[in-house]
Amino acid sequence: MVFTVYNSLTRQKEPFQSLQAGTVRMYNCGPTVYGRAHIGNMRAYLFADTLRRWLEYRGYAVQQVMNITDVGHIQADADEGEDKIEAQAKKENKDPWAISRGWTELFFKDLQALGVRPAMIYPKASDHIPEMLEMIDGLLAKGYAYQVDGDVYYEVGRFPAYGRLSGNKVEELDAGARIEVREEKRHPADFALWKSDPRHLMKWKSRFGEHGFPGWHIECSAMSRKHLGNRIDIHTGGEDNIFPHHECEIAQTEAFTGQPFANFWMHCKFLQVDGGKMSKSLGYVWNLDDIRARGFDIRALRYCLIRGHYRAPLNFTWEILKESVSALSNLDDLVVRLRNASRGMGASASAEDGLEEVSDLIAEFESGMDDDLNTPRALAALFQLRTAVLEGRLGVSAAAAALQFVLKANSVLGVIRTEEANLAAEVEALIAARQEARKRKDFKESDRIRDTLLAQGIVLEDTPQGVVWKQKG
RNA sequence: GGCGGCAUAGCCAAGCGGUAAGGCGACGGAUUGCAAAUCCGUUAUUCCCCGGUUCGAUCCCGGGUGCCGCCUCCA
Repeated sequence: MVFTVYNSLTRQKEPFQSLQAGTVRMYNCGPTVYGRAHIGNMRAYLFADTLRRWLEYRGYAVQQVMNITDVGHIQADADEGEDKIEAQAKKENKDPWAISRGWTELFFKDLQALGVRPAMIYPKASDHIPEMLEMIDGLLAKGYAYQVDGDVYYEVGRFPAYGRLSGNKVEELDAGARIEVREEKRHPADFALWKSDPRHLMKWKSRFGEHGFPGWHIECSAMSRKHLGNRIDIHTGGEDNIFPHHECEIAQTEAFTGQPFANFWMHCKFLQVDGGKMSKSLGYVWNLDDIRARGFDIRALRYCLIRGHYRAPLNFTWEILKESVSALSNLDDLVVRLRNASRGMGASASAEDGLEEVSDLIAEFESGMDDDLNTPRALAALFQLRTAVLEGRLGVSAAAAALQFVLKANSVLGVIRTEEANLAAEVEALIAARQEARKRKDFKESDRIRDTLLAQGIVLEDTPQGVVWKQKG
């Protein structure tokens, strides 16, 4: 099987191939740290995490880089010379550096809570000003950029491929009424590489002046180049990054290096809430604490976010999150069942039974993931595996093989509770006591024990083969 | 105005030319001391609407409608 991915650049699915055999160099667009990341942002980071995990499952060593944008960008009313981080700093009456530091820490905590594996490095824009200036100098020298007083702009017209990723045409962009025409620009679509403004709080000295700061797009070009080299395999981001951000990155990097930048561009669609856009004014912008405040495990959110394909819009409601809890606990249960069956309990009489079915389902899981990370298909294969154990179609060998597989599959999905709880001794004693009580028809006592265990999160199940226990939720 | 995506059961969500996966929920029955879990059965004659191509369309083409994204910071 070949891992096939949808490449935004070519608008079609292509077999994935890395530049260097066995290694994947991947850059993920990360957060701008001026506020709390919400569950929509999480979808994008989880998508990158799933991609990384699947590549690892397929045997690649993945060099993953995710940027932290701590410099901030100019807001719509650029006349103010203010960016989002500075605006937040003024609002909170704090130092902008403290703002970005605080949100960065929270960002990492949120990722950890979601079970996202850490990237190799999380470069900060503010640590890469020299690298950005180096590229800006190079672009000026090659004639792709021009200077107007203390500002430097990228001249879009000099890069013929500009618009290839987004499908936008420079002439059409011109027609769009929403681009603010700035007199000093040669073309309205030209974008800033460097800006000068003494009022800016986060500023650096350069040959363009005492008080300057970088444009938004240049940081990713500079940081991916520094940490992954001139050419990379995959670049990811949310669908909103396609234009202008990624379009501009391509223009900058390729003009500077003279080489193709990323071979594969992958973008995930937005998460919707109640079937509509996540809207701050409607109060629909949830973060991890909101999920917790409603009594949900973050694990359930992770399930909720991978239950749909990354390239289709996904809807979020509290009802759906509740459904996710049930579905996920059945996946947890799958592991318990397989573990029991692999030890003979509930297994089919013949040890070899079900081996073929298990290998078919493994193939189904893998071909789903190979098909542009089709997590819903992969999940469906797992649920079918559950039906197979419950219906007693798996023998001891098949159950053991299936268990191994589910553990491996979970190294990609990262949602299932797979560890075996180790309070077995006490539980076994209580279960035995309950069985004694049931034998005596002392149901008051047996129910009391059952309730006691339930209060500890242990659910008992009376089966013809005996009593099975498992952890709840 | 330009560019792109999505529309499948009560709620989610795969499939994308050969006659509708999977999950959650619901209902009926079995099992149980009672539960839970589990088992059996039922839950879309049909895939937003209208045309067209085809032996055949949820899947292709044309036209609508609705929602989402980008063109301005945004996952």
